[in-house]
Amino acid sequence: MSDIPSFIGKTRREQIITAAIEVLEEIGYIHISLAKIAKKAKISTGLISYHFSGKEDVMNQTLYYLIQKEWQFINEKVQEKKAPLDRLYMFIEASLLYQKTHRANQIALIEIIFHARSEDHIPYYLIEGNEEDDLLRQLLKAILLQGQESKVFASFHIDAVTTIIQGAISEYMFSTETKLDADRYASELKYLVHKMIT
Amino acid sequence: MSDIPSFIGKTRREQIITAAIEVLEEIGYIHISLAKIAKKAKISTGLISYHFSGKEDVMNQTLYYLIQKEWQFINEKVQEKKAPLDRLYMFIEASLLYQKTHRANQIALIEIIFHARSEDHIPYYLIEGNEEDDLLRQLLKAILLQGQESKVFASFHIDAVTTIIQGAISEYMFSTETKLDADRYASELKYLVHKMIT
DNA sequence: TAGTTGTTTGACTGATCAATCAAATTATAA
DNA sequence: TTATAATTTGATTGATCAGTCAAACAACTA
Repeated sequence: MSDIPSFIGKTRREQIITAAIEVLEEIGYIHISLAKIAKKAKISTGLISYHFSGKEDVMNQTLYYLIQKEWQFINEKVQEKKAPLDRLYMFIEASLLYQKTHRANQIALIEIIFHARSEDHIPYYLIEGNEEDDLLRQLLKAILLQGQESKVFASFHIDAVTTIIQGAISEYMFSTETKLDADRYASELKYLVHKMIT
Repeated sequence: MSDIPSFIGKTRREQIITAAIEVLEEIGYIHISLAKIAKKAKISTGLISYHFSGKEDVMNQTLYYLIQKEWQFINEKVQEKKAPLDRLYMFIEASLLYQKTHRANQIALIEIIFHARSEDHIPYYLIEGNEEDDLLRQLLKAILLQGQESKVFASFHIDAVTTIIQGAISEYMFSTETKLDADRYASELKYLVHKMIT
């Protein structure tokens, strides 16, 4: 009975998580507090402690929520395609589209990943997730492998190319100086990646 | 007299900055405090306030210090070469080498960039530096332009390629899962970038 | 109805921290 | 030497915050 999450508990937790995302986007991890999340969610501070074991728990569950959302968005679009090159192109397009349409989510994700550390002070961004953890990386690797096995892609180092493509996608968020909009960047990236892998 | 930074003031500030870098690497931006920096530097807390206007000032000056150090390291090596392709390869090699040999510096840099925000809460990582600010990006763009003008490189969108290469370099730090060491990754990246730009 | 469980409030506690400041110490100059 | 300025200390202050808890409230049960 007690370990089946009640409906009200589930929605309440989601309400708190979405409030946390908004506050993270507005003032960042450094200045976030349970009081500010509570105010945004229009509840009392005690209620957060009732539904979560602590601030760290809120942040961890928010991180998990954000990773899931992004993966669902991109994976769904990728599965629409079957051919490796189409999938790869869709992966790139969908990733950049998500950045554009879910900006607050991406900022909140960055805030957590780059601020949170495990108990022994290892930053989250340096923790090697047990392979399955980084869902997007796994998806991209699978696409590349599929392309090589079907001889559509040339021979190349899959881990290296995966890192390059993931980096190219992440970096777009930070290179604000350039006036390149997401669609244009996606086109260029698809063209350049194509040259790289064939 | 008073606006000429005294020698003792300069070395003291550098002592505080290097202590801050160590503490940032050990426990991160979230848990840093003036008391911890003071303890690491073996001085009193008041002395930090004497040489800096506040905690934010310490972090800003530390960030500036770290950016300068990295740029000096990479630019020096790039200037050893003259041909555009050699310069590009050296840029890639030196960037990845710096990550390997100055890991604490890179972690401290990440901690500041991804945690600090301006007074109006804009995160540092989204602030568009006035072109000259991002020295490394400017250096990379100049190399690519030089290569295109001398017809060594093909025609491509310079801003897009710049972002891709910068992303590929940054991402290496975060894709810990792969066993690829920095030298191997540098080789692969050079090879793949070559395919991309010719 | 009354009892029970689950949910919510908000004041409170103890801890941490940035910044201050009076006093002490050291360096420099006259 | 003495006076003046620069540097350094560390206790203190005021503010913020995470987490607690007694009490109130709501939903459900029998």
